[in-house]
Amino acid sequence: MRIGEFAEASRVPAKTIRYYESVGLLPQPRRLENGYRDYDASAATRLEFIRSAQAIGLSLGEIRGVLAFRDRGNVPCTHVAELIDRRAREVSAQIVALERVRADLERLARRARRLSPRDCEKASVCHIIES
Amino acid sequence: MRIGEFAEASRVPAKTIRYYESVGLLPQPRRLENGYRDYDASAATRLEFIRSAQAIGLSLGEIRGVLAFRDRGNVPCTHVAELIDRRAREVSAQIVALERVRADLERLARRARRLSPRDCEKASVCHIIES
DNA sequence: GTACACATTCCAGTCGACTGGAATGTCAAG
DNA sequence: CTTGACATTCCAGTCGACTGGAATGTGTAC
Repeated sequence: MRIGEFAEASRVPAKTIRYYESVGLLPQPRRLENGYRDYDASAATRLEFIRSAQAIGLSLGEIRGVLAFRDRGNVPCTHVAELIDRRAREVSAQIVALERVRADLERLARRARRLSPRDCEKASVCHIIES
Repeated sequence: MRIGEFAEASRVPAKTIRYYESVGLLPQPRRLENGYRDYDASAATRLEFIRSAQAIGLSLGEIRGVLAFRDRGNVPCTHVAELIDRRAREVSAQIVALERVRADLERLARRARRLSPRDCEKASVCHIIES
C-alpha cells in the first residue's frame, strides 16, 4: 500500500505520515522497486495507536517514549499507566483553570450589560475589563 | 521610571515590555536624556489592562484591536463585550472537550488497573490505549 | 509524446508569545 | 580607572506539530 492510499485509509495526511517517520514514531517502511513507501497492516495499527494516544493529550515525545519502550521488547503498561495518571491530573488542573476563567468571563459579561457607554468613556481603556 | 523598575513594579519582564511596545500594544514612552525609556502611571494602567485581558484568554491581537479602538477615541465596550461572549463560548467548548478527555483517561486508568502485564504482551503496542 | 496523478527529498515557514544573546552605551560607587 | 548594574538595539531561537513548496522522479492513460 503506497502512502496516498495509506493516508486516505488512516485519515492522516501523507505529509504527516512522513513526518512521523522522520521523528521516529513510525518505522521506515519497506520500499517498492521505484523507491515508494509500501505500508502494511502493522503500520496502520501503530498509526492508530499514535492517534489514540494523541487524542488523550499525550505529546509525540511521550508517545515516542512508549513506542521505543515497546520496540525494545518491553511491556509499556506501567509506564503508560503513569502517563495516563499524570495527564489526568493535568487535564483536571486545566479544567479548574478554565472554569475560573469562565466564571470571570461571566462576571465580565454581566458587568458589560450593567454598564452604559457613558461609564466607559471615563475608563482609561475599558471599564468592563479593568477591575 | 526606567524599565527595570517598571518591570519589577508591574511584575512583567522588561523584555516583554519592550516586546509589547514593538508590536504596538504599548505606546513609545518618553525617553530620558540618555535614551532610556521613562514610564509613567498611564503605562502601568495600560499594561495592567493587557495582562487582565490576557488572563481571560484574549490574544494579543484581540487586545491590540481593543486598544487601537480606544486610541482612536472610541469606546470599545461593545466590541469588548462581543470578545468576551465569544471567548466564553470558546472556553465552554474547551471545558467540554477536556471533560471528555478526562472521562477517557479515567476509563483507561480503570482498564490499566484491571489488566495484567500478561495481557499487554499480546498487544501490538499497549492494550491500555488500544481500544 | 504529453498530460496527469502520484511519489520522492529537503528545506523553510507557520502559529503565538515571548526569550536569549551579542554588541554596545550609561552611570554611580569604590 | 575599572567594575557592575542597568540600559539600548537587533536578530535569532524556542516550543510542538505539522504544513508548504520547490525540484525532481515514476507510472499509467490517451
